[in-house]
Amino acid sequence: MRWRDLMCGELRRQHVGKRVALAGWAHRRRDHGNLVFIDLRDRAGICQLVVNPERSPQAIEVAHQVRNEFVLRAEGEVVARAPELVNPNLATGEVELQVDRLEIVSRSVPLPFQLDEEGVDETLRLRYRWLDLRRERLQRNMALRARMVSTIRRVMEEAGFLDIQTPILFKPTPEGARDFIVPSRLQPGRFYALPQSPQLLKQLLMIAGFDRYYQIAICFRDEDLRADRVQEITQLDVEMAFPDREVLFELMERMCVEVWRACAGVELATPFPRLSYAEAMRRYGTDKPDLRFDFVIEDATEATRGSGFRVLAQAPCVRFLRCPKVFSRAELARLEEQAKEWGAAGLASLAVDESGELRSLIAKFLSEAELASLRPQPGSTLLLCAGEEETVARVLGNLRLQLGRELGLIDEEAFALVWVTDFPMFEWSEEEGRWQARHHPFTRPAPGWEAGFDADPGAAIALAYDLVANGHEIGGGSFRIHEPDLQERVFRLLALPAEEQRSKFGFLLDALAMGAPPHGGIALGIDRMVMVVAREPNLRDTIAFPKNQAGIDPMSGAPSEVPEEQLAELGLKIVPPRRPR
RNA sequence: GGGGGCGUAGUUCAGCUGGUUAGAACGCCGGCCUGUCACGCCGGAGGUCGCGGGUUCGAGUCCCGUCGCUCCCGCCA
Repeated sequence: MRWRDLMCGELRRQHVGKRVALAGWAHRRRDHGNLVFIDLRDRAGICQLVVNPERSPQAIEVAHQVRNEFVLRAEGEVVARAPELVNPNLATGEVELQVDRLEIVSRSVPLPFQLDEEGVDETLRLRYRWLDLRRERLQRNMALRARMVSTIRRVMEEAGFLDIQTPILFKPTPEGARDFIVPSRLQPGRFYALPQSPQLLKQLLMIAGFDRYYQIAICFRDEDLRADRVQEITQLDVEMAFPDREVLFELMERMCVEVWRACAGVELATPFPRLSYAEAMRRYGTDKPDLRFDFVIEDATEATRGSGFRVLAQAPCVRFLRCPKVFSRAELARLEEQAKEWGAAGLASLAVDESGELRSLIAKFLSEAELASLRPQPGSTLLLCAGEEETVARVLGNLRLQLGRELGLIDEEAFALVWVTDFPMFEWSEEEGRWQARHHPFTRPAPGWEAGFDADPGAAIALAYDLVANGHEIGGGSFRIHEPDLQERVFRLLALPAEEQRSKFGFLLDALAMGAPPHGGIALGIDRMVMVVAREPNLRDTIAFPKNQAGIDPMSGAPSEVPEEQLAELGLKIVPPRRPR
């Protein structure tokens, strides 16, 4: 039997007069007692079935029994709707199917939630994900994701990159996120780790001579979750030998152009703007600036140096946001409260109302010249934050985003992609009392820093970069170290003992010693890209079967306990969990 | 590990300073309806107010504890 001749959502004028079979889900039923309308839905869309007792007594009998989400098959004739009956909200709205025969293929119990209802509890949605996925929004997200992956593959293939798969069961890595650990029956007491990234493997592929590699790789991180963070992420992993940063950037830009064109119908302008890490921190207070709105942090450290207001005068850093609004006292209090939560000691303000009158508690501590250098304008408020540079950047960066939203400064339709370059190579870990690689320990120093990075680790710049879209980090990469001696110097700086270097990375060091070409690459987070392109606030809705914030899949109940025998086979025993620190 | 928010019919929510029988919409069940498209109209069923304890004559409401979800900080090279 032929189930269907075309998709419900594909029904158009050109089919008028044809006899067709359609199959799909009963989206909605409007039962007029005699005449019954059924909206039949499939992946392509919705079309209206008209069941008329005069045309088919069989069909009307069945139609009365139909309920939401039953699976139906209908045979009939496609007819044009009279002009006044056209539904302009439906792609298929000019036509409908006059049903001659209707079958209930499959029934449904009443649903735990309605598909057209927003705001349904996420646990419930995840528990019945197969229903949730029938929603138009999720159908669209999944289709968008598929289109994105296919576009990515096409661009990478056309650029001569080879898709090579790397193992899912690999080796724990000491730096970086917590590993997911997998016990081994063949080697009891020993564990694989799921890869946080194919980092080392792709470097080995470069050494192996596959000078242009890519992979759509699943990566795992056992860290706490967020709206934009999940445990298993899908990324486009790219590596090239004899790399040229301009070539890599140009390729990634071309790919984004293709992806945005295919998935959002938007033409991105290239080249993407570039910001150094230092500049991003200074002007936007973050290393993932949202450039959809032009609202930058300005500096007042020098301008307030001589101020009689000691908090400002003595702070190592004073910066401010020039807000296009005269805030009320209550609003200022709320903003200061907010700023304190982000770590500020306080938030000073300098408002100038429409008539040009200054309203500020700090104005009297500033000289005419100092005040003038801040260039306060009527109808605006300067919000000043003083303190350590890092704190000031964080506070004003967060404040910038919040005010951008509240004051409607953000162009929600826009896509703003930007490269952030020249990241610091290391950061000091107070906790561990040692330097840590900011990107990863295989990242090479920027040109000029090869000789001296270990003399001044805090200042050393890495040849590392991120790609940021609308304030989300959608990708990051670096050029790698291909010289064994350089790699050992980095390990030494990171205080990684020689034995540990051998046991963890011996194979990499061996490989670097056997003709390693210069190489570098990047990884783009596909889930995040879908999130940005689809304007989804939650990463989970770009994924077909996501886990919740506790890492639980409410549908299957994973992760679950395993039987004693299975544990015994692995040489494992469960003891009460001990939370580190 | 820490902080904020939420938890009341199947679902989304309302429920005031504690006070009669805990409501609405949608969904569900029954009836009517031949041009609807979020169809309409009439009727009905449906509740461990997350759980435990406490205060009180009386708790959905106040207090304590606990569990779950969610957002954020830490963490995420």
